[in-house]
Amino acid sequence: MTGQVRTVDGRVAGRRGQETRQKLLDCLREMLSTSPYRDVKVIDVARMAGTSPATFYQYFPDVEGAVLEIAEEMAEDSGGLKELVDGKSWAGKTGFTTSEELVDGFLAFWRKNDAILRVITLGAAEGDKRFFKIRMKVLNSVAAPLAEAVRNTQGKTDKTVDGSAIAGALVTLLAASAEHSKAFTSWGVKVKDLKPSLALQVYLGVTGKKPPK
Amino acid sequence: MTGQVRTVDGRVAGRRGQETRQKLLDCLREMLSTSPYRDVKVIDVARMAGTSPATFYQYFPDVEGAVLEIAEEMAEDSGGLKELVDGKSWAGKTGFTTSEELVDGFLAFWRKNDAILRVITLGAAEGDKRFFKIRMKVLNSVAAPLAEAVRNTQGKTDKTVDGSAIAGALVTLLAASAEHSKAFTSWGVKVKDLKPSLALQVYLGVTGKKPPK
DNA sequence: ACGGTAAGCTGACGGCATGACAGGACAAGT
DNA sequence: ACTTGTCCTGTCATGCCGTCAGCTTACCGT
Repeated sequence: MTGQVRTVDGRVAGRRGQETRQKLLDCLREMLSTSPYRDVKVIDVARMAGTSPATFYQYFPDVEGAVLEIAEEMAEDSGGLKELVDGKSWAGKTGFTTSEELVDGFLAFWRKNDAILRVITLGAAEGDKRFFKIRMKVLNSVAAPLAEAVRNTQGKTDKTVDGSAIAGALVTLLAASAEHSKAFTSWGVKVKDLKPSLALQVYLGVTGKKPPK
Repeated sequence: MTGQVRTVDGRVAGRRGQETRQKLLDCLREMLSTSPYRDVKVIDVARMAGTSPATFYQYFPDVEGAVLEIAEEMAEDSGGLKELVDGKSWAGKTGFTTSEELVDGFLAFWRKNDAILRVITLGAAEGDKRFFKIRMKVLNSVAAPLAEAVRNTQGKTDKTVDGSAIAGALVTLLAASAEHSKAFTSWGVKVKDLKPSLALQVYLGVTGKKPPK
């Protein structure tokens, strides 16, 4: 299914080769979280991995290519986010718990992968289709089931509600909040206070009502 | 007050120098909107401006330095966004119009400066204080008066409402929506439909009520 | 008009990253 | 030990970075 891992010049990579490749990816991941994207150089990644730049180019066309690889890995991982919404109830107090857990899980995921997601977000904003697609995959893992939840909860009583638009806005909000939580700090909102505030927004968006006391 | 414009080596720039400097900034701005940030090179900017790389380094320490300059200019410009909130009423139908105009004005501003804002957003997310500060200045031009509006509208009846948190979330949402409007398109939400949807969110957030029909 | 002075620009250069290649090291099977 | 295919690196041409010395240009006072 996945097809074998191949080098840039078409050879199939063996055990040792895959190890080196993986080590390069790990080092790149680390570099991304410590240096500005613009300053990440092939030579630094290679040095950190204890190998030479030439080796890097055997497995990846360039830094961007390797970044896409990491991104793809992460996108696979994002499938688990579905469980935060799928099959959950939005009624009454249980509903608010659902909302809190969603916010919590989403923020945790984003924070865990913040370095790579930062680059993906940039690439997507710049109009790069490959990055855009990956970003959509991550967001959709939550946005799709959430839109469904909105339709189930509000769609019956109010036909003018657009589930996709609401879910999209909520997911966009969550992603941006995770990426820029420091901004909230500077507004005097502690990270601890941020979560309930977002949970409230999500609950409001999905149900259209204020949460029960 | 502003202090004269100076070259990197301390000379004060005269008329001709300021022209060249400005031309370099203009070309950089253009480059940013056509190439990925990572690929913007000093030599390209210089070539486009019809000058030599050495000249570039006379006015800016590096690409980032010049970007900060453009960003600062833009941040000055963002002061006008205040008028979208200051002195506006949030009551009844007028309130919803206020919301619509705010969304419209904010999105227009963001779209007009999307290239530079993209870079600022990245820099802020990466933890660069200079970029962070500029981003806050732009966001605060709306967030600060908006928080005030929330307090005036809801704060009297409900002490648990945190105006800063709500205003912050709304502004974060608007910024991210502007930056990633393509994502909404892919969710089947047209740009035309996006605005009313955001206006609704803003109105809800500020007033805590559904808008009048 | 004419020199003096400071601004303005660039050619040239060492240094470093990129990206390609060919050849040597290495592991595994025979 | 020998072969085969994988794996790594030394080396090289190319191109960008960032600096400097030095030349040109504009402005100013006399």
